[in-house]
Amino acid sequence: MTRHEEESLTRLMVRTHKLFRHNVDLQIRAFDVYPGQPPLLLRLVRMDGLSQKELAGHMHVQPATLTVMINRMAKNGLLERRPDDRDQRVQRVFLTEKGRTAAAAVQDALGSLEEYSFARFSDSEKALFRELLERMRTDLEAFRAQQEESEEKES
Amino acid sequence: MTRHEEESLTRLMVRTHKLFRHNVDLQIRAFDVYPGQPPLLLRLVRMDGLSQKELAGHMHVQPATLTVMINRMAKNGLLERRPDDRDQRVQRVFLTEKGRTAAAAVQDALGSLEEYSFARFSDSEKALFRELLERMRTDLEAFRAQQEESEEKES
DNA sequence: TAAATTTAGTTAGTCGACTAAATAAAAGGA
DNA sequence: TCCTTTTATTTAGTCGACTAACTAAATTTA
Repeated sequence: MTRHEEESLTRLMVRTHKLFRHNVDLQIRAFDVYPGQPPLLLRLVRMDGLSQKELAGHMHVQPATLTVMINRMAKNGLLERRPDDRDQRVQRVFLTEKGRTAAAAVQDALGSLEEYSFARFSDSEKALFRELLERMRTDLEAFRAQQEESEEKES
Repeated sequence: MTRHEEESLTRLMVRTHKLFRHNVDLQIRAFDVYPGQPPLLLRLVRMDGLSQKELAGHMHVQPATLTVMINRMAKNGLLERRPDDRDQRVQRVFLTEKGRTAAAAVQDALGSLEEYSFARFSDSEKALFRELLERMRTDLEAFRAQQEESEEKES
């Protein structure tokens, strides 16, 4: 009989993240918004009219991902593309009225979900949790950089 | 001038998770293994011959997701399906030799990545991090349950 | 100015995850 | 026994993310 083995920290993180995402979905689907879209929506609330490239940079996502996402959201009437008139290559993205309404609702819903998620965290625990995540992120970024560097050397 | 607003805890978590997944991918792609597959592979190392339903349960994934994933992994020669001979509905999944080799390599790679990720965590910080994640997970599960319950009431 | 290069965005194809609907086998009930 | 229900898996369709290859517009450079 093996003792019940402890879940690895990373697996626990993956599971928690997945659950979080599932709950996000439950909160927002009523507004024609899908789980990958809140970051874009909230970015546009803060500042409209960015190019797709700029948006991709802010969201840490590939431009190709945005092309598809924006197509869907435009079809759902949440936003619209307008060509830049100085540079014909760039498309600028604007919220519609429906998008603005949806964004507000989504922001609310995500706010309460976040509150709920960390309800049993004290302030100092929240700060510590943030600090630990940031430490991890820094190291993961270093790892990625190092990895991608050694890949380049091979080519 | 707005002060540079702090990233929300949940966004930070999402970003960190995404980076982690990207690094997993870098580690395992050399073995014909894709980022969603390690959980299945590692489960099968521990115990072969489970049905797809059992595997889905262990991995917290829908059976339909596994059908597709297993198709791909079978095509890549990592595992194979064998029908149960008492119940013709069930398919049991077994690692091939290649799968066993890949699983060992993946386990190693993920182990070092996890080590790297938490290199600057003390033991007590790791324990605390786990505890916080578990607290969050518990509450997110409660949230989901509550949400899905009130949805049922509506129908 | 004409040609070469860079840049923004799109398209096509892949993988992971989900839901909903279909199939096929097993189990239960009348 | 026959019919109904449950169960395991598959199929089809959607969304999110990625890479690679392509188009079109702008910029550099010769």
